[in-house]
Formats: sequence, C-alpha cells, structure tokens
Amino acid sequence: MLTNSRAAYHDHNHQRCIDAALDRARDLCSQQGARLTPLREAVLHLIWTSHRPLGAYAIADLLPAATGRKALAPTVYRSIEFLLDQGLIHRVASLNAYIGCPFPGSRHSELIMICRACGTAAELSADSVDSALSDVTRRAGFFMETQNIELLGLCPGCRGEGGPS
Amino acid sequence: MLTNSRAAYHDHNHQRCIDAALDRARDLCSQQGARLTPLREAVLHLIWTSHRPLGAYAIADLLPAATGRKALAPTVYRSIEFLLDQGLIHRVASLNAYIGCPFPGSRHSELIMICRACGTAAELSADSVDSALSDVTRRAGFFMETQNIELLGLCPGCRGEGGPS
DNA sequence: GGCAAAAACAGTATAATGTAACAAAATGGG
DNA sequence: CCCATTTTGTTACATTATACTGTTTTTGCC
Repeated sequence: MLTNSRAAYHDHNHQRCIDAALDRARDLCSQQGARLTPLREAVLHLIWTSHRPLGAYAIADLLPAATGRKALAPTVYRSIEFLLDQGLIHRVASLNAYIGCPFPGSRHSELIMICRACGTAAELSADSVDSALSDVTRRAGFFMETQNIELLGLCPGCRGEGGPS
Repeated sequence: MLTNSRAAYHDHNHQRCIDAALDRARDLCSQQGARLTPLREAVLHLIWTSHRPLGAYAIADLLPAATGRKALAPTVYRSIEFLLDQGLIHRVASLNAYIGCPFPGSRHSELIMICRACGTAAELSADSVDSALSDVTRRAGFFMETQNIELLGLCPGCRGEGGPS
C-alpha cells in the first residue's frame, strides 16, 4: 500500500512535499524529453501549494502573483493538460479541480481520498483494490483501462473534531 | 456481485429495463413519501432511454418532445436533484452526465464501468471491492463515507471490434 | 369545498468550467 | 542566423450549473 496520507493528513513540513514534487517533475520531464517550462512549473508549484485540489480558474487567479505574468484560462488549461499527460497531476472530476500526484512515474492506480470537512485530498495505491477491481470487471466482461476512484469522507484530523470515532 | 452489465452490454429488450426502472421508482417514492411528479418521471424516463449517461442540457432538449412542455436548465436540474436524492440516478462526474441506477433502494456501493468506444455504462456492486476499499482507507486513517468509482475501458462488444482480446 | 402552507415549477440572469481558433513569441536544430 | 516547431497570448464562445424571483400546483386541515 502506497499513500501520502501521512503527510497530507498530519502536520508536516510541506515545503519538502513541494520540493520533492518539483524535483521529481524535473527528473521525469528530462527523462521523457518533455519541457517543463517556467509556466508549467509555476502551475505545478501552485497545485502543490497545499494538499487541497485546486481549480483551473483559481490557478489563473494565483499565477500573476507567482510569476508576474497574467494567465488566462486557455493558458492554464494547456499547462494542466501537459501536467496530466506527464502524470504529474490528477484531475479530481467530482470537484473540477487538480491535485499533484505524490508518486508520478511509478505505475500505480490512483485512488483519491477527499476529506469533506477540510478538503484535503490524499492519494493511495493498493494492489488489493486493483486486483478486486480487475477481478469483478473481468467477470462482468469489461476490459478496464483507467480508473477514477474518488472517495469522500473524513480525514483523521476532522474525524476527531465532532465526527465519528 | 451485482451488476447490470449483462443487459447494458448485450442485446436485450430495453423496454423491460425502462419499465422496471420506472416501476421501482414509483414503488420507492411512494414508500418514501416522495413525489414522483410527471416531470420527474419524464426526466427519469429520458435518462433510461439508453445505457449511455445523458447530460442535463440534452435532457432539456429532449423533454419537449417527450412531454409537450419545454424545460429550461433550472427545471431539469431540480428534477435531477430529486432523482439523485432518491438514489434513482447517479451522476457520472467524469462525463458531467447522469445515468439511471439499476438497483436503487438496495444498499450498495456504486461502481460505474464506461465503455470509451460506445459510451455505454454499466453499474456494478461487489463486496470484494467494498472491503478492499474499506480496508486500505482505514489503514490510511481515512473514514470513508461515499464512493465515486468510474472505470473507463472497453465493453465486451467493443473489445471484439479491433480492440484487445 | 375553501383556505393556508408547502412544494413544485417557470423564467431570467449569471456564475463557473472548459475549448476552438488564430496570432505572436520563444525555442532549438540545421 | 534562419527556419520549423513548440509554446504562449488573446479573443471569442461553448457547456455545465446555480441564485433568485415569482407563479402555479398540490397538500393537509377545517
């Protein structure tokens, strides 16, 4: 089981998350011959500002302060498309928002846990889920190619505050 | 394992799907004291026209022919909200579209298989997936409340036509 | 049936998200 | 340096969804 829930849901030095994500992104892009331009890196950086999914227009609003250049929707969406293609971010369909992938490059199925109280999202990859899904879909005659699993609930912190034990 | 993939992905008498869905809807609503008005029933009927998720504006376009009255976005969305609340339909977030729930009322986790070739969607519920998800999320300290699982791939029919074996 | 309260519906306007199309600028290889 | 390619800027617009106001319909109660 691979997850970034420890970091996402607990106090941590978030700067290390950011640094690690940007380092991995630079490495992966240079390996792939993909160009992580300043704009794309700035968008990735903004998405990694927190562990909460960020919308495209929020990115557009934040970019000027981060880069000094204003950015309109198509520019932002192009960067998002690039980052999605490289597997550096994920789209959270139920929120129309985007979140940094904590383990890009490694072959993994994405499963996103979203706290309905604080909005924090963590990613998790587990063979047990993969095999259960492969098994049942195969039995249904369906050839599964990609998964989009978004789970809503309460993170450890918000569960304690008046939530269920 | 509970699924409507047999019907959705193979030749079948679809009128029976529609009739069964509407019957179940009427039963459930009368049990719940919810009012399945003509408009709401018409929207549900339209969504059940096929096993392909249908968008809200497509519903709005189709309603006049189906009911004789024109319907604007807010009207459609209100009916959709009602049907979602009753568990009679599901929202497919990755498509911004809505699909009829083949087994409403029964407590089940929803898992939607979407064929990327023909757009047909089937629903599946399996304890093995539920328990795998419960297990891994619990280990991550996350209290899962609702699931949104959308799987993209190829249905039995489209897999045969030039797709993978 | 008549009436008050609640629910459902209609309509206008607008917000939020996303894309098409084309122009301008930057990049990198000859 | 020059050209082809890629990236970014800009305008316009498409799609999805909601806030809000007022009207109609339904419901429960007498």
